[in-house]
Amino acid sequence: MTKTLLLIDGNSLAFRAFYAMHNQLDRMISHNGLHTNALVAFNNFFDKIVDKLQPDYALVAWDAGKGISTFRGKIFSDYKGGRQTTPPELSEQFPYLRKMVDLHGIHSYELPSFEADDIIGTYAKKAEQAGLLTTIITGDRDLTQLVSDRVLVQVTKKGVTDLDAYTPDFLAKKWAGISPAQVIDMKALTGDSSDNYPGVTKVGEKTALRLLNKYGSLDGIYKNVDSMKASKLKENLVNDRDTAYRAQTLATIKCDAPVEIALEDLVVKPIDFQKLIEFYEELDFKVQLAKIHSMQKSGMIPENDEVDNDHKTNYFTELTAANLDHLTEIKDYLTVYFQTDSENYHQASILAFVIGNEQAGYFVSDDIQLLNSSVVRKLFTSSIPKYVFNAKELTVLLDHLGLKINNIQFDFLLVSYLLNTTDNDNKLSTLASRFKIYIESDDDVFGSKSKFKIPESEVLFKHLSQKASAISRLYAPSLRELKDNEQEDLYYKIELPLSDVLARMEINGIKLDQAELSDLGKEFDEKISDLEQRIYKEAGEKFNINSPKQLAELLFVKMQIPPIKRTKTGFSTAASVLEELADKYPFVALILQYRQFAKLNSTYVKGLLDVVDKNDSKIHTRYLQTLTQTGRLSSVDPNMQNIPDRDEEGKRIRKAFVPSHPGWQIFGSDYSQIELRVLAHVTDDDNLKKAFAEGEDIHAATARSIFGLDPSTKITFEQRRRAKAVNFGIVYGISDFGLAQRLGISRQEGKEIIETYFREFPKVRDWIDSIIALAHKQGFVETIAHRRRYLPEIHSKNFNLRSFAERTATNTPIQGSAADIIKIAMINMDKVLAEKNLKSKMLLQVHDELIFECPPEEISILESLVPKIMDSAVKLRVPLKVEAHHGDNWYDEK
DNA sequence: TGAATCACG
DNA sequence: ACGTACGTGATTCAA
Repeated sequence: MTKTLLLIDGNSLAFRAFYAMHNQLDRMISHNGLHTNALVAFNNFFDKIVDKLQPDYALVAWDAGKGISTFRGKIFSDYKGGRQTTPPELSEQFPYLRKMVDLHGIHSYELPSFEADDIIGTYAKKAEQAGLLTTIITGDRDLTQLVSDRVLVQVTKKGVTDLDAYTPDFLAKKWAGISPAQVIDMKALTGDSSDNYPGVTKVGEKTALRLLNKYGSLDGIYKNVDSMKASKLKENLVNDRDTAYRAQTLATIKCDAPVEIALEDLVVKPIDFQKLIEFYEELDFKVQLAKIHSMQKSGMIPENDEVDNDHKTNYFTELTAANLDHLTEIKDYLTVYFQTDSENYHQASILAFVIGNEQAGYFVSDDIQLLNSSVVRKLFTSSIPKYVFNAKELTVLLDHLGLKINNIQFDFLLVSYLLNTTDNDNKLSTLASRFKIYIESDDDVFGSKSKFKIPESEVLFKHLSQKASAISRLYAPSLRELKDNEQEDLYYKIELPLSDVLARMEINGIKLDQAELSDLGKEFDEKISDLEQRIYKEAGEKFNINSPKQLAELLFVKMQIPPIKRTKTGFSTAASVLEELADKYPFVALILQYRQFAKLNSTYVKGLLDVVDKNDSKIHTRYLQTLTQTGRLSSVDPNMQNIPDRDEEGKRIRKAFVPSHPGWQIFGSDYSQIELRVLAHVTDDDNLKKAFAEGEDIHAATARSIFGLDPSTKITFEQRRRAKAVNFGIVYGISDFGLAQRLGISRQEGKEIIETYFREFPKVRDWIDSIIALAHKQGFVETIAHRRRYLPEIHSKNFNLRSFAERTATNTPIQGSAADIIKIAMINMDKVLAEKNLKSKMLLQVHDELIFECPPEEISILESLVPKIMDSAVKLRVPLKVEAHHGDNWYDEK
């Protein structure tokens, strides 16, 4: 086999890597404050290349210093002049880039007064003479002058991973028949703007190619220049002769630089994984660490002695009917994990399970029947603390088997969410890596979603025992951190009990009247096809009304309607735009109607009928308890938190949500203005507190304050509307522009309104200022229940990112505290329903409201009980107000 | 897979 | 001077 050499232009690649991930600059900072964007991109690319080529020899060449100190700088003092200085965020990464290369067993090399190109050229020549095959990786096309049968030059196109492979043939194809040697003369004629040296005046790529094709080389051109017929070009060639030859020298890569390392010493050394792991840990390279760990586990690379010493032999036993007794040896705590075949645990199958602990070991099986044994049932219901990952999922799965589990004390999913919501993908492998515990990812074991495959049981069981062991070992360090953050109450008193409440709400589900919904769907279908016909007729052609692109083409190109707003990709056809056009172009109103019914039909009629449980005719949503950045819940499969309510047509969907027992009622209860009450509480503003204390309509009260109206004046609709927009703006992190936009007023007017607001509610401004200052200082903000949100971008130099972080710094304590409050209310509500032996069931939570189903005789009980529980969930500096309604279905509950 | 749109608080 | 209000999920189209 011919030996191979890999040569990499380090500087060029580092720049590419840096700018390829420039948008991530402020997010990718290690715990030491080092930017890591270029390091990550470089490292991934580097791994990929080395992995693919498996070179025998390799070298990464770096530029020694500034242009002036190289021999090219001596020839032309302005060489590389006018270049932007390297951003400090990249400079600081260079020493680490070199270390990274070094730890990969590959030489880094630089030579005073020479550039990386020259080092590469020199070694490429040496390798060619020695009969090696060389691959050069660079972002600089100059290096294509080195291309030959034995030297391949790969030039990055976009970013770092997309490469053009230059062979002599490819070069000729790319540049109209040019040869590698002619690349230099091209540069001589055209100059190089990025290196800041000129060629011949007015000669660009096209002219240069033509000249070279005719005369072969720069020398050839000048040999024949006298016989050319008189032209501006000839004049320029003659005048710029010296410049051209100087450019030729500058463009020529030195192939005889005095390099000191012998070719054979560039041999690639084996990677020292111990050191590489330490390096990655220093840089917080979670993904790379996980990769190394999984390679070690699968035996692809040697296992590391010093890391994870205790758990190298992650043993497990297959649980059978014969060895069930072994389970009685489990003391202290019990880790439980169920592996399903899909995300939606309401309909998933259990593939296998694992139970055990670090002392007694782990027992794994795919025989689900074993769970029904008295040994297991006893263990699950015993008072032994249980450690799990996703208590809610486990509770639902067990419920399907008719089983229960008691005393879940540790849910690592919940704990990691409380510790840090950012970059939480809800996966055990990633969350564990934050604590330097590395296990294989589900994607690695089962394949990604579309290609889900169950591995052989040995592999599956081993994976499960790894997961269980990780959960056990995560208990101490993660709870330690919870305590340091003063988040124990948030965990033990709110999130953990809530997960059980949510599990039972999901299991109970809400009944869907499928016939009612189908009938509504038929009605919508007719409206849609009618509108469709009328739209085609008016448009004079058929087109896909659902395609914003085709619609924009029709409206703004064919019909020549002046566009109002742009999107990234073209003209916007959003409802706000169409509404503005509808008066002048009645046809546009048809499109708005079409959109409305199409949305209702696809998302709410078809969508809901698709996911209804055919066995009990119920909708079992899943609440995601560990997803939002603020502490709210979210709801999926289906989303029960965005069922239409604002327009009459959409609202009718709610008629299909009915009680699950005949004669029962749907009962709903919602907080009134909870976020503004939280605002009054956290700011302690007297004016705001007074308005709530006196039970005023808060938007009207705000209108009085900001428009200077005395208490006897009647507030107009418009005044109240504006005040309402201001109140929303305050909660969201207001800007004069944003307010002006929304109210259709000038920016100046917007600004004045905001200033008046802050004069009237001075402590609101004080609080906003102080919470932003606090966020800058500590890097996170908190809710009343000590829920945290980290805001790394608050330190960004990018105005947009920083401003966004500042707005979230004000919004999150408000939205998040409101979420805390309703969560507490839900736990209390659940408890009191049980204590009073009521049949009523809590079904849904929609951020500030709770929906129940109840027998008629409990209506009056709920009417006093639910508002009482909700408004007493926490004690704020203002009262909480709750309103309650009931009806035969969710539509009539209002 | 991302963008656009629109449903909710 | 910067761009321009917070938090979500589902569907559809078009690469």
